[in-house]
Amino acid sequence: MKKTRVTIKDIARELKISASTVSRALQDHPALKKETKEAVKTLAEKWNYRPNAMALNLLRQTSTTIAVIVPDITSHFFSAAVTGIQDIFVSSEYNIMICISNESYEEEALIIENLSKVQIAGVLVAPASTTLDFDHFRKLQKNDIPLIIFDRDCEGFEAHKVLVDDYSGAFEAVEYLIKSGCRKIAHITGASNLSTNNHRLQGYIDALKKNNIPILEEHIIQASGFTHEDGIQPTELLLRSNNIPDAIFAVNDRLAVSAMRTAKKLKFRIPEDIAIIGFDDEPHSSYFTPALSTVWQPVYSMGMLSARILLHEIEKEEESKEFRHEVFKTELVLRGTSKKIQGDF
Amino acid sequence: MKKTRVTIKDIARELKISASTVSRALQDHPALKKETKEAVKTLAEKWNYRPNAMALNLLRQTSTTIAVIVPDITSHFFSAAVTGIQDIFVSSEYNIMICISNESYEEEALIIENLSKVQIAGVLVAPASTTLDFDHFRKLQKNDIPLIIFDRDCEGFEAHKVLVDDYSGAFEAVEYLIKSGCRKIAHITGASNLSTNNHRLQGYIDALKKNNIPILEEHIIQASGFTHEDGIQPTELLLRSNNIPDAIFAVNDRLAVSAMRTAKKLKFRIPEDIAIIGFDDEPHSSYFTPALSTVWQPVYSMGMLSARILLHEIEKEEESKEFRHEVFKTELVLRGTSKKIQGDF
DNA sequence: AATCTCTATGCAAACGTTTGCACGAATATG
DNA sequence: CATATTCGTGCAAACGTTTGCATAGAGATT
Repeated sequence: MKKTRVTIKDIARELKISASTVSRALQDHPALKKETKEAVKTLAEKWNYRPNAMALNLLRQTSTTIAVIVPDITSHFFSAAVTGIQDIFVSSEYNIMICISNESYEEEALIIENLSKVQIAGVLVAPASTTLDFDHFRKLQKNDIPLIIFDRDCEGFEAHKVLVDDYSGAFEAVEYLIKSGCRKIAHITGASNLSTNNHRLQGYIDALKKNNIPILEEHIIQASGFTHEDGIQPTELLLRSNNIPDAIFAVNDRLAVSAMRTAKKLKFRIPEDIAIIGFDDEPHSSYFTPALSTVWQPVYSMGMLSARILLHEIEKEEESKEFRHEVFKTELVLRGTSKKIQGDF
Repeated sequence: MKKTRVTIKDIARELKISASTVSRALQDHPALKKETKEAVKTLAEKWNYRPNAMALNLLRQTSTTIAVIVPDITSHFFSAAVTGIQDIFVSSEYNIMICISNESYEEEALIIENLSKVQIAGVLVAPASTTLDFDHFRKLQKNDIPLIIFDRDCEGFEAHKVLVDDYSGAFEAVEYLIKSGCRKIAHITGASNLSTNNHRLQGYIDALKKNNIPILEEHIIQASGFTHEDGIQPTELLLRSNNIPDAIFAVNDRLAVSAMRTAKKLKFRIPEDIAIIGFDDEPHSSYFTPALSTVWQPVYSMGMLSARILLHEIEKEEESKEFRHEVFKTELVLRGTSKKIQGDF
């Protein structure tokens, strides 16, 4: 089964020289005479010699593996972020290892526990929605493994962070709904311990406050998950209540799409009877009828920046205690599920 | 910066015993007396000792890293397949490394070239659409690195393969369109060297043949890519021709969705004027209006099976020359973009 | 008292690579 | 001709771990 690879020793034996000479020849060491170098290089090429990364890493006490921990990769959000990360590391000597936590704190902690057995150079993590405790992250920091938190903030935990300005994104979206004439704006929110959800909720609340619109508890409904199915029940609740809203701001596109279909089913006209704005701008969101208005996030860039920061952390020499904190701006994308602002033209 | 980890030697020094004894104590070697074992284990626990995977792999001449090469992870298809793969390996000692080829043969070959520097235990690959040459895969096989090809077949290249019965999936879909009364069925296909596309095309052709419907070249249009945008032009071409089809079978959901929107824009009624069937059954496909009829593929299971076969290949002892060839069945999912079969009730 | 058998532990080699130091030979300088 | 310098190469250690073999000490048998 196992055919062993060509090693430096094999080349040395064949050429009747020492392993050190082979090693130096391959590195173009100036002290060697060129005939030796050439002989070595020719044979190395012919035998398809590849240095053993494990031996090197052992010697150097380093690793070239980066771990990326995400809650899920089937959502466009994280798969695009991972693509951004990958696109940075692909041209480096590092390899990325993707780990999926399935939005579970336990799995996330287990992943980190397993990672500590393997040598890793650094970790990028978008915490699971059920992660409330950060000791597993602290353990990494204590072992001097650079850690970058992205997308989802861990409040009260210090680390390098790359986030999106969810608050402003939500604020802008809700304020737009108000300007377009909506007065009873509901919000479908998600898991309450996720910073992204909370910031969007706060943006929603503050936009209403600023415009002197009362905040109604009955108009803030929490969906039980992130998928399409999870949007049906909250929407039905809203549209069958005795205080029917005239707009829904959903915490993500999937829930917004689901709200849209549910509203249609209940014979609401969109956006006349009920306007809808989502969050994420997934690639297919513009293909619904009407096309979904939503808040775009620079996911790919966020992935790239996170990766760049990690790379810098791994390679920097000086010890520094300062943590970077980067926040990306969102963009409101207006399409068919929101009304136009009156008299804007 | 670098705080070195606790090693077996550190423990040995502290306890004034040899490294071998520590190693044996941690493995519960029967020759050691229990006081020694306990002392070692207690200290190892206290100091949070973790074996150095690199040293072990170097010693054993093995690796616990599996590479997964996919053309793209932002599509639901591959992200779901990768999730299936991950779910198998997560409970094993292996870690997976995700590599993205961006549908490019060059990048794919480069990835394999880079992988050969790192020690890897095995490779799972869904070849890029531009991959016509398989020498990079052969190189892996020559080095005894187990290789599994999934989703996309490489005709003329022998390896373990886990595929989907695209032919039957397409055949069924087209035959359904015929049974529901369509007679002028067009097909939007994709890159012509992709086995999946070709098998779907062949399924389309054979379904027409079987039902004595002439195959019109003008009704087979190749989209230039896989994204939504790539579906617009082919659809316009079809619907503005002087031989307008009454159904479109698209090679994937994205193109189908795009065809749907384009048809709507041109005032066609769906499915009365033009029926549409896609391929993939992406999670949001049922949320369009009308909901998209499509062909479901067991992607997640395909990922899992591929991973299981690889695991078996890596761990098996005996050399065997036989390649496994697994084919999954698809399922036709009928929703709003296709007509009902007359008199079926 | 001499030999034998356990028991518990240590030694050293091995995995593949790099690199500081040393060394022999050839060449240059006095 | 003796010494110094340069050139090309090899030795050995190091990284962390495992494991076959050796061995020291204790107790048992003759």
